[in-house]
Amino acid sequence: VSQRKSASPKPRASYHHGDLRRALLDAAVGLIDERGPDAFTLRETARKVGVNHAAVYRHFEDKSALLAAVAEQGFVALSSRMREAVVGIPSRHTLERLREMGLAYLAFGVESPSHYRVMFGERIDDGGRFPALSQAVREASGILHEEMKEGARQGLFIAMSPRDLGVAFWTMAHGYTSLVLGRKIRAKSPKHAEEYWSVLLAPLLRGLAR
Amino acid sequence: VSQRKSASPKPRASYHHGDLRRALLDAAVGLIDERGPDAFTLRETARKVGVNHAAVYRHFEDKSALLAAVAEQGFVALSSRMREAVVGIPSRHTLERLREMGLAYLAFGVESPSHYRVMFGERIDDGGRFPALSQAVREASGILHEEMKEGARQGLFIAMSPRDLGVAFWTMAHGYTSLVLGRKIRAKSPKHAEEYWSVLLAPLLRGLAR
DNA sequence: ACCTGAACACCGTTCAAGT
DNA sequence: ACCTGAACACCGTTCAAGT
Repeated sequence: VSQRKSASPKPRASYHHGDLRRALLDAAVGLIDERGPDAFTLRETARKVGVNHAAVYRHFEDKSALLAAVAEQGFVALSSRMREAVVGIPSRHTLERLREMGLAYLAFGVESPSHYRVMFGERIDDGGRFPALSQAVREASGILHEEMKEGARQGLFIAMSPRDLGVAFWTMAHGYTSLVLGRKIRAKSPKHAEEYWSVLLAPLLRGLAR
Repeated sequence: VSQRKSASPKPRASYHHGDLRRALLDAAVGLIDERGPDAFTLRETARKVGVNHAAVYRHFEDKSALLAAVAEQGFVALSSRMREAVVGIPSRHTLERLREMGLAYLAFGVESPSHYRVMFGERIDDGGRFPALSQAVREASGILHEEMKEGARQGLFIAMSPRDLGVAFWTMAHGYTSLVLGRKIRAKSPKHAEEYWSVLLAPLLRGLAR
């Protein structure tokens, strides 16, 4: 009747779990993916990995610390995604690069909704706890900043600092991704969400152009 | 030592609480405002009102239903805020009206962060539970839609449906408000947040203009 | 060094019982 | 009609103890 006790088919003889930290992170993300943000609890995460719930505290100070680690991982992955999206597109094609980054941003959110929600959901890292997370956030926004610097150098944009140009772009990308994930904008399909995103982003780029 | 037991100075002699539903809603919002979204629990909310925790179920089916009611209230308030912001501005001044609506949108988020976070935070109302909430969301977005219809009639905008124009505007407003509340964009003051918002919104309006 | 078991003070939800 | 008290199956966190 109770399927909880015998959850793990291979009962993993007692040993030092190769990389428990990583296993816990993966399990946490998996839990949110599969059963929603509310299903994520430290105890359930530990259960999934097959370890006593108190063991979690050997690797994370508390629940927030685990969430912060998920968020950090997310920002790092988002950065990679955006960078990879423009590999092979010459730096002089700034607008095309921005469009690809925008698509990569949305794709990341749609494919990793759990990460995305943790990244922007509750305000973890208030007061500068988790400096590694702050750093990952800065790095992601830095990618847009750099791109805008290049565009400004080319004289593509209106009189606005590269930083503000980047923030404008990020604001739109986050707004759209967030509304799609929150089902406030209903997309019939991922493909449709992507096309609609192009439709919405184009006016902003037009407005930022000189 | 324990301040919990004697929390209510005026112990409200046993009676039928004039409007327990409303009292619970206010207490819930107050709790989130004062001590963060994590502090919101049904039991703490009931305690604040001075009622047994089980009494909550007389008025709300479950915790989600209470949150949905908070969100609904939020969308209704947001609609009022946007409507009031343009009272007295003639309908032919569409761009000015949109700018005022944008400011009202941000102001609502900054002044009612708890409401805002619940409205866009977790995805309540999935699968069309809480039709009153869906209706309140539609009404809020309808305000922008109507404004864009009027603007399109005046020939102000590029070839884009009023619906999509409204969504573009909403996307930017939500993106900015959400990033400010999540501290991803750091505003030195509410005043600064407002000025920066104007700076970011202007390019979008420029891009939407014909 | 890393993990366990038991304990503490909480949750959301249910339900028989009171007025 | 509206609320209470007790119960159930959970939480996050702590800590002494085991290997």
